Amino acid sequence: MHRTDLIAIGDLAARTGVAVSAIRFYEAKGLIAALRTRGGQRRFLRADIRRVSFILIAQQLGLSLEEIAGELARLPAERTPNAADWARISTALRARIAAQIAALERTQELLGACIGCGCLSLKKCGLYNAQDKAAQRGAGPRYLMGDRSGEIAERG
Amino acid sequence: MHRTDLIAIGDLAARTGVAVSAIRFYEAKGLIAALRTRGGQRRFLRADIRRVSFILIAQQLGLSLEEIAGELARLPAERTPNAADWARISTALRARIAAQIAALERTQELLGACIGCGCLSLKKCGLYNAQDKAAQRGAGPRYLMGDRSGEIAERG
DNA sequence: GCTTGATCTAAACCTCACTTGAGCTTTCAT
DNA sequence: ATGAAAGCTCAAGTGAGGTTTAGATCAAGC
Repeated sequence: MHRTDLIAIGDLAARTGVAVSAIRFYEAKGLIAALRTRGGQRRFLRADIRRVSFILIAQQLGLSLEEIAGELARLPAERTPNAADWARISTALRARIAAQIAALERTQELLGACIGCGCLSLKKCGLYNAQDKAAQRGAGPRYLMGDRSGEIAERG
Repeated sequence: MHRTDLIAIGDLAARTGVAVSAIRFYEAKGLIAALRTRGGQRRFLRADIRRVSFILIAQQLGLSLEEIAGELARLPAERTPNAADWARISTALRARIAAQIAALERTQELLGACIGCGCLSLKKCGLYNAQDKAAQRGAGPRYLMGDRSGEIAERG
């Protein structure tokens, strides 16, 4: 029944919408692990579909691959994040997102106050330095991110 | 009285807190323009202090240098953005920021709903694709951005 | 058993926003 | 007139998160 529990890299790619090259990249970065066939080809567990999904979601939420690797490393090998893991992680994310929202709202207010003033003085204008650095750091729009939506899988 | 209306690159750097190399970079990208001395050194107008300030503020608000160049190009040469320009630009920015906030709030809600569910299915989990792509595009944390605060000018 | 498509590795390349370095020239205060 | 400080150009490097390419090998269907 679970003879074909192992899937090839192209299947994993198709299932997750991630490019094959990206999966190899994640493996190189230690985010996921692969078994090998005698011929040297990678074979993944079905559970890795969820692991990759987790990577994608966490990325959308602004974590860097390094941070994601840190989270995944806390899970036993071959274990996918379960409800408890996810609760821990998502609680941390909530705080991060709240900080981002707060920073943007602060900016929005300043922008409102500034419309028409045109001062643009670094010393006087609150807009400069309005967004806090910590929030910036994690905000993480990877510039290619937006391109993924159109080309998702359904390929195999 | 306005004989020394022209300032050297180091002065512009000191006044704005931007590295000399960055100013050259901006010039190369067409964001600012420089006159040259007979010896080939750049001389800037005092107005360029404001232009560079504008670049910094716009960057903080998530515009790429290319977008900023687009805005600056709409201004006559040697004219610094004035109140009217700023009103136009900042209105556009408000919309952009509002979209970002909305996307983050949507994510926050989904995250709340998802805590403990641990589904992580790309098909079922609303978290994936929660943040809209347009908002992502402009969010723009430049990874070095946070480093600037400590080293601002006051050098000369 | 052969062909076709998937996979392999390694290294190079991409964007963005700059920085760094090498090697030389200009400017300015004394 | 001189010497330090600042400026110049051009090329290459950085870092995140990958993609692309080249040339070879593997797996599977007929």
